[in-house]
Amino acid sequence: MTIDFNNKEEREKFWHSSAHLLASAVLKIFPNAKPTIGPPIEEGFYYDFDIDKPFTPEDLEKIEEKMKELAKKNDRFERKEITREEALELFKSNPYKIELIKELPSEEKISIYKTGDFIDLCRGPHIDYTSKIKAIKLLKVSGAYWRGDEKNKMLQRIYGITFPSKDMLDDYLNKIEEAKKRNHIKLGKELDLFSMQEEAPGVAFFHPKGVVIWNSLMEFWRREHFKRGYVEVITPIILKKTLWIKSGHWDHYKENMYFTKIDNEDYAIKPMNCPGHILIYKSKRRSYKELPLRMAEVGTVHRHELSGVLNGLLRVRKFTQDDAHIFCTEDQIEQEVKGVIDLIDFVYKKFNFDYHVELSTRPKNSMGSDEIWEKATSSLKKALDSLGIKYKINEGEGAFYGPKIDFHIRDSLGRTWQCATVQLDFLMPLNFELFYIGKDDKPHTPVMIHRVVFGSIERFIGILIEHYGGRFPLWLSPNQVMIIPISEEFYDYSLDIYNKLLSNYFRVELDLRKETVAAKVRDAELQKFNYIIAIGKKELENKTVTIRQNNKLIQLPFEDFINKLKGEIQEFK
RNA sequence: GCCCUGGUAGCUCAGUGGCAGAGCACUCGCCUUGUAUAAAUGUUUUAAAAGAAAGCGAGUGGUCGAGGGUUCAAAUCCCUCUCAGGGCUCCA
Repeated sequence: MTIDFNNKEEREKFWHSSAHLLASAVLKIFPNAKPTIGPPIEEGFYYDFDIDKPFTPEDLEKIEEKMKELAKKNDRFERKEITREEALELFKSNPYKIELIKELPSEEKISIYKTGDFIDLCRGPHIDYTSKIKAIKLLKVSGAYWRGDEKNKMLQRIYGITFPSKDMLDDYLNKIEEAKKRNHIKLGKELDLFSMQEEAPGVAFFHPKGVVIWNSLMEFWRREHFKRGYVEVITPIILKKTLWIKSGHWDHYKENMYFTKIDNEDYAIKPMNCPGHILIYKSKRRSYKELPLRMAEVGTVHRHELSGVLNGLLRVRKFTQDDAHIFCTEDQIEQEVKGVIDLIDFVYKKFNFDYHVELSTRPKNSMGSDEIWEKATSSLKKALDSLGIKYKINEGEGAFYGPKIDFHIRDSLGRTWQCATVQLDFLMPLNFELFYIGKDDKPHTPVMIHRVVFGSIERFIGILIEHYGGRFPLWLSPNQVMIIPISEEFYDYSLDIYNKLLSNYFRVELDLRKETVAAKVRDAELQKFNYIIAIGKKELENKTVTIRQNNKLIQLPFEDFINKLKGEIQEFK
C-alpha cells in the first residue's frame, strides 16, 4: 500500500502516525513524560508532553534518532476497541487522557492504537506499518498551554515532519531555506528599508528606501480611492477618556491601549480610528443625500500587543491603517460592501497575491435584530458570490456588533496574516446617536462599514518584501536604476544621464567608487536594482545605454530607455 | 504575559573561566575595469557535505545587551532586567 501524499487525508494519516512514533520515542528516553495530544498539522505534526523539564535541542536529536530506530523495527499500528472503564483504567496515570476520555460522548466507541509497546488513545486512522516512515526531522520545541489556554499548565511541544522518502524531506528542507532567504526582517536590513530599535520595542523605523516603497504604495492607494468616491480626513491621535468610554473601548479594549494624562485629565492614544471619524460625521446635520459617505484616513494607531507576539513588520505595536468608514443606509449595504470587496480584489490582483477569504457570522451574544443580521450577512455573501470569490464561513465568529469578511495573505513561511477586512457595525452608530435625515424628514440611524484594504501599511510592506523577495516591480522599487561608468573618462556622460533620469523622477544612483565593474555590478545586483546600466566608450559615442535583459546585453538609445521605464510604470497604473 | 533559543565590531558569526577575534563593510594608498546571482555545467568525496564570491596592501572600528553576584581572574558560571527570533487548540 503506497501513500498518496497529494491526498490531504492520506498525508494527515501519515503524520498522525508519525506523532505516535514521536510519543513512543519520547517515552523510551523520558519515561516520566506524559503524552497529551499529537495531531497532524498543515505541514507535519506535533505532540505535547507534560514533563518536569523542557526538552533541549540535544534531546531533540536523541529523540529523532530513536524515532528512526523505531521506524525501522517495522511495528504494525494495531487498532483495538475498549470500553470506557477499560480506557479509564489503562490511562489512569495520565490525567490529560482521562480528561479527554471523560469528554467523549457516551455513545462513541473508544479505540486505542498499539505500536510496539506504545499504546495511545486514538480515533485513528493510521498507516499500517512504521517502516513507511522513511525520512524524519524534528523541527523545534516550544511551550504550549494545555488546550491553548494560558490559565492551564504549560506543556512542552515538539514539532516534526516526516516523509515516505528522503528526497521529499530534502525538498521540504530546501523550501524552508529558500523561504528564510526571503524573510522580510532579513531583507529589510540588507536592502536598508527599515529597522527595529531597542528603544522602541514593536515599532518600525522606516529608512529612506523603505519610505519610497511606502509612498509609492500610498500614491497608488490614493488614486484608487479617489476614483471610487472616497474622501480623506485626518484626525487626532490622542483623545479624551470620555470618548473611549462612549465607544466601548474603555471597557473592552483597555488592556491593549496606551494612556496619558494632560492637564490632569485622562487621555488615550487611539487604537482605532472610528471614534474620530464619528466625530466628523456628527460635526453637522447629515441628509440622506450625503450617503453613502466614504470617509478614509491613513491613520496611525497604537495597540499594546503582548511582547511575545511581536514579529518584524507583521505584528507591531504602532501601525498605520488605510482605514475608511462608510456611513450608509441599510439599503446601501450590499452595494457598498460589493464596492469594497471589488476594491480589495482589484488591489490584491495588482500584486498577484494568494489570499483566502473568511466570512464570520452572528455570534451568540450579538446585538441587533434578526432581520438586520440576516440582511447584513446575506449582503456580504451576495457581494462575494457576485464577484466569484470563494470563502470559508466561520459560524458565530463575527463581532457582536456585526458580521465581517477577512482577507488573509500567506507569507513566505506559510503563515497567514489577516490584511483586509470589511466589518458591518450596527452598534457604534447607536452608541454615538448618529443619524441622518431621510426623505421622510425624520432622523434615521446609519450603518457603519469599517474597512481596510492593506490592513496595516507596515504589515503589507512586510508581506510585499517577502512576496517579491526584495525584487520589487519598477513602480514600487526604491532602487530603479544604477549607473556604472566603466572608467573615469565616462563620468561626465554618466552624470548627464543621472541628472536626466532624476529630472524625470526616477530613483537613480551613480556608482563612482573606485571598484572594478564586476564588483559594482555585483553590489548593484545584491541591492536588487531593476536596471543596471554600464556607461563606456560605445555608449558615449552612440548616446546609448546598455541594459541586461533576459541575460543578454542590449544597447538602446537613451531616449528609448527613458520611454521604456515610463512605459513600465504607466502599465501598472 | 508564558515556554524555548539567542544578543560579541556597521553586517554575518567564532570564542564557553586565563591577552577581544575572523570574513565582509568602512577609510587611505596602489593597481584596474564591459555584467554578478541563480540555473546549467561540473570538481573533490563512499556518503554527508564543501567549493568556483569580487584586485593588492595598510588602517579604523568593542562599555562582549544592562545591572548585580561568585571567583585570584568572567564575554564565558549564577541572579534580575531588557531586546530579538520561534511557539502558545490545525485537538484522542
